[in-house]
Amino acid sequence: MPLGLPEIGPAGPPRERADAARNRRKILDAATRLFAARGVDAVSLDAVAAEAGVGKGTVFRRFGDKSGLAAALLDEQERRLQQAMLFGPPPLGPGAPPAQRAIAFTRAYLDCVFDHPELVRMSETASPGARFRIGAFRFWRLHLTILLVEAGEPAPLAEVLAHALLAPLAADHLLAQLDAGADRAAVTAGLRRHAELVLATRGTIEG
Amino acid sequence: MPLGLPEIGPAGPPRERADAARNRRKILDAATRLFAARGVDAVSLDAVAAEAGVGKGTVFRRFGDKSGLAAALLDEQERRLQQAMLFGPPPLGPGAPPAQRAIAFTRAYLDCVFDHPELVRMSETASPGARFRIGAFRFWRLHLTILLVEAGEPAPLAEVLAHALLAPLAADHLLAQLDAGADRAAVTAGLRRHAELVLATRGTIEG
DNA sequence: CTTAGAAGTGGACTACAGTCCGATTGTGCT
DNA sequence: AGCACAATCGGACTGTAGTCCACTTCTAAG
Repeated sequence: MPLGLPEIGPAGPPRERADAARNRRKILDAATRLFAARGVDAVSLDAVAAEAGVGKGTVFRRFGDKSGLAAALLDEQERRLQQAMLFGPPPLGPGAPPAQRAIAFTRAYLDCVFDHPELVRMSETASPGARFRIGAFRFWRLHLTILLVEAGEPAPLAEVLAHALLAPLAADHLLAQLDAGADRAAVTAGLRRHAELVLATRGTIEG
Repeated sequence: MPLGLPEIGPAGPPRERADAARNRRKILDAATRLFAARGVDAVSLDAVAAEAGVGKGTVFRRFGDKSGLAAALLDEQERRLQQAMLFGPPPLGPGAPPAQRAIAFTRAYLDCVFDHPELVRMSETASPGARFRIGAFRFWRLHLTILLVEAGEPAPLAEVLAHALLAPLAADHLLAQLDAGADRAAVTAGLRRHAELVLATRGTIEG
């Protein structure tokens, strides 16, 4: 391999420069280390930049803001869930009735959030509206909207119901309930019931 | 009236000093003025303090943080809704079946939020978890939990479902949908449907 | 290898939320 | 009216998110 191979990505825009890629890794590694050591909320982006040995401007150039950094750290997990929804086995993937798929999604998503609740919260609450600007959120919302329409819901209502299904899955809500004394199992059960209620009749009547 | 009358409040703790009360009014008035003039998001608490002619420390002493100031401005409206829920006519007040009351509440609450969405958002998103620390939120949640239990939901599920009913009513969610092109009527209709689905069968089967 | 210009860098800078404490001002009592 | 004390005031101070731009480094083409 005499030179850097062309390595055409997925029809990529220009391509990332080598030093930029190196810095990105350094930043992500540093963030992971610090979050593990001190807790997500106690780490400033100055500290991440220092630990990574890069300037603060570099962190912001790469990730935009705190929310972007958190989203990047969660990226792999999200991709896995997206793959499972699009190509995996039922009931999460194609094949099951839409209502079942939607219920399975809420469960799978909830498990993801419970894996790193503070990190997800940071990605969602870094600034007002941050949650809705993240690419992944649009994906979840679109997916649920489609399933609701397939299940017979009129399109305009389906959009709002998709939002309503996602709203209580926000990390901020989940953590608030845990802080209030609820345990994870109770929250999971309650949210499963919520999804069933929203999708109930339809799943069996129209499915 | 030779001296300040005793004026025993509702079995009050010590009582508020005269200058403190005066400053509180000045701050609330200044905030109202600035929010109206420049928009909620463009006003800093420094600016509020300056406009009110008091020091910054005074603003924080009185209201704790941004969220507290917003909550104070919304206070009157919230009290009115609380009164209507506890003592007003059905379906919001006592008398109607619990499911009907809960549905009526989501509608009434939504109207309140739509009156000052940015202000409500500020009170809810000033810091992570701010929404759940506000006294009013606990009231709404408790109210819905009670109604759900009356409607036959087991208590542990009712707690989580109450959260799930409130979650999509967060100002941040509503504004995100408006920004995404939805109109207020569509969101209202969708959230009404959501409430009906969560409360549906129960209202008629068990009510 | 050289070179031109795009892409990336880093740290000084701004603005804002929230804290702290010495100075000030009401309040209740005599 | 005068006093002692506690509540309140206000602005200087700290720490953080996010911006900006003069400077450096990489890449690709000749």
